[in-house]
Formats: sequence, C-alpha cells, structure tokens
Amino acid sequence: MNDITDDQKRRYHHGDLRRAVIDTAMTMLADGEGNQLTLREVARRAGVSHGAPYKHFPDRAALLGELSLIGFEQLGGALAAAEAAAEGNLALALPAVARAYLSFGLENPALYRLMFSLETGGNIDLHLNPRAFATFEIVLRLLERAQAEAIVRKRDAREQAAACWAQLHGLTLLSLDGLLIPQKVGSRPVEASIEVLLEGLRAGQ
Amino acid sequence: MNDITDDQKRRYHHGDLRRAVIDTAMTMLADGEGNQLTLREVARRAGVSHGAPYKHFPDRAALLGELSLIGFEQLGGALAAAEAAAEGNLALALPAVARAYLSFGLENPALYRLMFSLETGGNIDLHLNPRAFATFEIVLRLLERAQAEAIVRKRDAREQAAACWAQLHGLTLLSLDGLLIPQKVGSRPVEASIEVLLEGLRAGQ
DNA sequence: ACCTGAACACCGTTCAAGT
DNA sequence: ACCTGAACACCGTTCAAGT
Repeated sequence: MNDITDDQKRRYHHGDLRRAVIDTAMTMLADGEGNQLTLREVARRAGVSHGAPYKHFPDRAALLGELSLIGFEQLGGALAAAEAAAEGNLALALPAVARAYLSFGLENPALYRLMFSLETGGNIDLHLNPRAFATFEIVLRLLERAQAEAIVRKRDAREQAAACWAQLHGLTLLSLDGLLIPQKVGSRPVEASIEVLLEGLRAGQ
Repeated sequence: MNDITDDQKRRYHHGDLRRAVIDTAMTMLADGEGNQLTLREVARRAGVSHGAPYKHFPDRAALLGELSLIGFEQLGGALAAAEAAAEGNLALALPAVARAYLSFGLENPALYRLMFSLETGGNIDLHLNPRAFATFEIVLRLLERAQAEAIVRKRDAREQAAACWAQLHGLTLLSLDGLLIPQKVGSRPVEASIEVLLEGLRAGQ
C-alpha cells in the first residue's frame, strides 16, 4: 500500500508528498477517522506544513475526488473478482457480485460514503464518473450475458443494471445508517433484499 | 410555513427564536443553500447574534436532527397522501407510493440528503428514528394488505418493506447524484427500477 | 521545484456580561 | 429567561518568503 521508502520520507522535499497525502487520508478513512479528514490534519500526520498539500491538490475537493476514484477502483476490483470466482456460472455470479458490492460498502463505510458524497452539481463529465460507470458496466455486462442464457428476463439491460445498482446502493447505505437490523451480509433483511431484486430480474420471462 | 407575527419578530427577546431558526434553516435547504447551512449563517439571517441559537439547541447536530425529523414527517405525509389517493386499490397504491417517495427526494434534495446524513454511530434509539420507522411502516402495512389480496407474494413483509425502502432510497440518491440519466420521475431508468422492484415483489406467487 | 509560516475569512462552541 | 460579544480552537485557502 505504502511504497514510499524511508529515504524518500526523510528527504528534504519529502519525495512524494502527493502519494503520502493520499495514503494518509486512506488510512484515516479505513481507521474510522473520516470525520477528522481535514487537509490540515492530513498534512500534520504526513509531517508537513498545512500549506504543502496545495502544491499537489488544487483544493480539498480534489483530494476527496482522488480518494473517491481509488474507492471505485477497489469496488470494481472486488466485483470483478466475485464474478471471476463464479467461473462463468451466471446464476451464481449475479448474487455473488451483489454480495461483494454490499461487503465492500459495509467494510469501508467512510470510503463508500465519500465515493458518493461529492457534490457533482449535475456535472456528469467529472473526473469521478468514468470509474463509477466502470462499476456500473460490470453489472451491465453480466446482465446482458444472463439475458442471453435466459437466466434473466429480456428487457433493456441498462435499465436492469440501474435497478440493480439502486437496490445495492440503497441497501448498503441503509445498512451503514443502522436502519436495517442486523446490518450484515448474510442477515435476513440484506439477503431478502437481494432475493427480491433477483426475482424482479427473473420475473415474467 | 412561517407563523411568527411581525410583532414577535420585533420583540426584544425575539419571541420564538427556536422556530425562527428552524424556519430559516428549512428555507435555506429549500433554496439550495444547504451548503451554507451553518449555525452562524442561520443566526445572521434570523437577525440574531451567533450565540443565540445555543439557548434553543445544544449544538449544530441538534438543529440538523430537528430538520431531519421535519423531513421524515413531510415524507410520511406525502406517502400517506399517495396511498389515500389510490382509494384502497392496492395494485395502484404500490407504484403510487413509490413515485411519491422518489418525487419527495428529487424535489427536496438537500433535505432528503440531510435526513440520512446524521451520523447515528450505530445508536438506533435516536430522536430521528421513530419518524424514519413511521415512513417504513407505511410501506410495511401496504405490503401486508397487498399480500392478503394476493397482489404481492407471501413472504416476510418486513423483509419486503426493507427491500422496497432500499430500492427507493438508492434510486433517489443515484438520481440526485446525477448517476442516472435522465433523473426524473417518469423517466425510463427510474420507471424501470420501480417495475423491477414490483415484479420482484410479485414474483413466484 | 517544493515547502514554510503568517495572514485572512470563515467555522462551532463557551461564557461572562448585559437587558 | 433570553440575548450579546469577546474569546478559543479549529478550518480552507493564499501567498510572500525561504531552501
């Protein structure tokens, strides 16, 4: 994760402050210290003055955008791994990917929230979105293949993918907010929601 | 909305600062100025010193909690109205309530986000949650009656309600985030998600 | 080229003092 | 009983000055 050498850390101009800032911030998110994720605190932990990060990020939002990007990469990786583990069995892949999505959110609460908390202001061409769409596309391709194998009802696969994403996103956030109890993958409300989703995709073939 | 008389506004001790603070904050949310929703700015707009609100709210989170409560009341009202408009026709009531939920979120973006942004820290006994559960229960009762009329598949209605809530919550937030295009009630991705949800509820009777 | 430190305009929160 | 204003410990951001 942190491939900065001690040498670089000690260097006068720090070596790779940009990476150090990102790593520090990611660590804070993972440690549940996301509420203290201020530029000044990150600079402090990176052992650098509070103005230094501005040489590498135009502003705080830019750093958060970078973290969000990393989050979407990790989420995409987790979904791809779950799909690969199903070894082409689409009937298994669909629920496996759904559970992988939820697990990612529940295991990375602060990061997951951050990924969706960037006020895009309706600007779709953001830095962030290509990654978000990559995640979306994993589900989309899966549904297209599932339709071809008649595992899933034939209808606009983009719409189905949107429905899947909405269900998983909502389930993840309600769980994180403590509004679904118990809030674990494998628990009834979570599993039931996944079942209702899959039945909705299959229905009326 | 604002039932403070001019008299009261001019009174030395303001009359009802608590209500004035809440009304000012709600107005800011409705006007898309939620990003400036600071205690100091609200006090400024209410024409009062920045310390004054502390006589009525222990801290900023308490004010936000109050706003969240009002939001859940309004959402509950909107859902109940949609259900009532269906006049007992449960096949119509289900999609009507779903659309009412989405409409509320899309028409009150800042308020809707606020309602779910309070870090409960896993504390379920919060002030907020009775109202959140009241919203949940409208959907729950509806599903129970729909099961009785065989419009919806028989299974644990609490689980079905959780699935509905997750779908609607996710759909609302993805739309607000600009990740579903176009993001209007009645548009294809939104309608399709509702259809998939309803089919999932009906499936396998 | 990269970092520091003072400076500015903000916050939330507290608290003595005023009415 | 309710509000004011100074004070404190924070922010994000900028910018001249240092190395």
